[in-house]
Amino acid sequence: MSVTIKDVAKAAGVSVASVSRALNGHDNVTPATRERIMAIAAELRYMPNGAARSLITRRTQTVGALLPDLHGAFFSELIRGIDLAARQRGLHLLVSSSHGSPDETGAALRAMLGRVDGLLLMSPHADDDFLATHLPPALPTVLVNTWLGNGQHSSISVDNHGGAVTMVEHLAGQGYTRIAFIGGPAHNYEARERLRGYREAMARCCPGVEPLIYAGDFTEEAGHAAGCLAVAQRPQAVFAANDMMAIGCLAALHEAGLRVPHDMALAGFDDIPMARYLTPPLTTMRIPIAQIGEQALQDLVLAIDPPEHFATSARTTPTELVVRASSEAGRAD
Amino acid sequence: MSVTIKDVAKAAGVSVASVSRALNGHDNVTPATRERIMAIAAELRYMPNGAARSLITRRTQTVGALLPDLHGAFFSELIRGIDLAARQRGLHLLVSSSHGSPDETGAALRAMLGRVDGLLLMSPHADDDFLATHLPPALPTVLVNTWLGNGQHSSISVDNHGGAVTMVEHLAGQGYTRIAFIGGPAHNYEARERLRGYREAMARCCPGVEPLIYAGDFTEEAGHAAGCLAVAQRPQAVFAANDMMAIGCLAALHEAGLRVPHDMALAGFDDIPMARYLTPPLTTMRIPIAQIGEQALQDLVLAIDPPEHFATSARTTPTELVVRASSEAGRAD
DNA sequence: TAGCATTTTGGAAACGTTTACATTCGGACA
DNA sequence: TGTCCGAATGTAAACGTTTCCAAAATGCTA
Repeated sequence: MSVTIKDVAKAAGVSVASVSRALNGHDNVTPATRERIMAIAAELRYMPNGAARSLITRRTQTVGALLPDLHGAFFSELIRGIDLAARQRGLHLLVSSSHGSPDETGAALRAMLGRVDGLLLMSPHADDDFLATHLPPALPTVLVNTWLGNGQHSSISVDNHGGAVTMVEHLAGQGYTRIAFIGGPAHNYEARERLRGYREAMARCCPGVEPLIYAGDFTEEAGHAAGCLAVAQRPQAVFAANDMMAIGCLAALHEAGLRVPHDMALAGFDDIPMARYLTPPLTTMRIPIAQIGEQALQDLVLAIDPPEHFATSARTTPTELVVRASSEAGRAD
Repeated sequence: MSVTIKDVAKAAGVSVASVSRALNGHDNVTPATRERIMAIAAELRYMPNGAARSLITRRTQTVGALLPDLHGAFFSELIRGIDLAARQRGLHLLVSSSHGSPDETGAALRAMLGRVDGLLLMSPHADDDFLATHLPPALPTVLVNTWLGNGQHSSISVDNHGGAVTMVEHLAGQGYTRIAFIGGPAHNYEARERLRGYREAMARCCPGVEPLIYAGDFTEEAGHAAGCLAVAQRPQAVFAANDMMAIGCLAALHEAGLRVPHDMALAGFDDIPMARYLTPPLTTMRIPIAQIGEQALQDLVLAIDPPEHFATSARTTPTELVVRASSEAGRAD
């Protein structure tokens, strides 16, 4: 079959122990034999078997990333950030998406056991119960965008609430007061946080103005539907809980002959690549996704090899307001 | 440390063999003992060690994907397609990017040995030499977007040449004859194929018209620079080798006050998500990326478990012309 | 040259599974 | 009641490494 360390040992006329030592750069082996072994190994195209190696060393040099989905720019960026940081440390990346039931997610998680040194977990099912049931206690884990109170695991997530507050403040600062909001899926934690920020900031920045909330689900279609409602109700500005809905809304406004921002301002959330190419370019909150991925991996590495006084971290990453033409100060109605 | 099969065996008062049989659903075990074992295993939260298991079974239930990079919509979609098909078959995905030297790529490849059942390889370095040196002969491999003549491995790639031909034919059909081309990086195989298609189609569809080629490198900036040249030279249409350059070009045309397509038509290649949201929406060639990923994985599965009469496949996936406003028939100069 | 310290090498255990083979255990049948 | 048979279970080898420990080889000093 495949060439093993035994084959190399036999060909070199030494024991497997010596081959192992030579190949792993230990110093207790004569330069002469080391060279001979290296030469033979190269000639035979010997490549060590990862499974066997990690079985004995209890290290896989691999981290797992369990994500709810792989669709869209968000996960793409996240994976890129994770991969970037992993490569720098010589780690590999075992990804798995599991947009299914908690059980399915648990199965995916279980299958990673013994193949990864640690886990980056981002899952809508990842509550205390789930983790207690499916997560092996010995597996270092970092929770991404998944809130959890107990300091059991490190976690890192986006400051959705703060970002929404900032955006409302910005719009209010531009002179808009009747600001509508297009919400995300009700069960989505991030969507709820953004809504909460909107509500809070409205109460503070635009006192006396009744919050105006359109239901949505993060899709372009939902944004379009909300946009049609906005055309009828004429808020001064619309703040969509994500950019895709802002895009849908923008289309609806254009169809109705409204000019943005002159007739109605518009803002989104996420700063997807498309945002700056829209007409007009979209004001939005930028999420440093790749950076979050990098930080998550760094925290995971820390959890895998805990230093002297290790404590889990709980980060919330700030978002950045990106002002573009869609929220320029317009005519105050 | 972690709970092993031995712990379960001891707790259940049986041998490890019985535990293994019970857990793997073999039929030669009494329902009574099976149940007892299952219960104890659940109680102890036993989860089999993947490394140990794959060492003995010689199966990892994992495929590797070695990509040049993880940046951008292309790889995101590709990974999604691969993951989709992998999940359907209960396979996991070990991804690795290696936008570095051939040696680095080789090292990444080597590290996958023993951890994957097969490999999806997409690398600019993947020529015959490279494969002979770094690829273990026993590792089933599918080459993605990487041309290779010998039928050693299955391969799947995009019909870049055909796509470019189709686009030129479309533009010519719209009445444009002086069609310029913005090329990609000279060393890039896909870019070269698209250029070749442009040249060939121009000779056939627009005889007598000298091909007009602007240098580019697939970036928006390069597209902008080329667009500035186009403003001066006034071809009737510009065909960019990818959408990002088309976007840059579009910006340059707008800055110069040119209307698209009235003053100059524009087309791209790739159909990135952004393309349909531009003003005007961009005509482009759609690449079924996710589908390619799925197909690649399916071919890999075939190579891993070869049926009776297995032969490597060499697919080229057709691209699809997506006509939008940027290439509408304009005024013939 | 003998004795000792040190370096280099080899033998074998260990990692956690699966599985071929041997063993035991019931029970049916003569 | 003894024999035989099939099913259930246990024993141990195997997978390919790394590493502990013992053994051998080497160099040095007396």
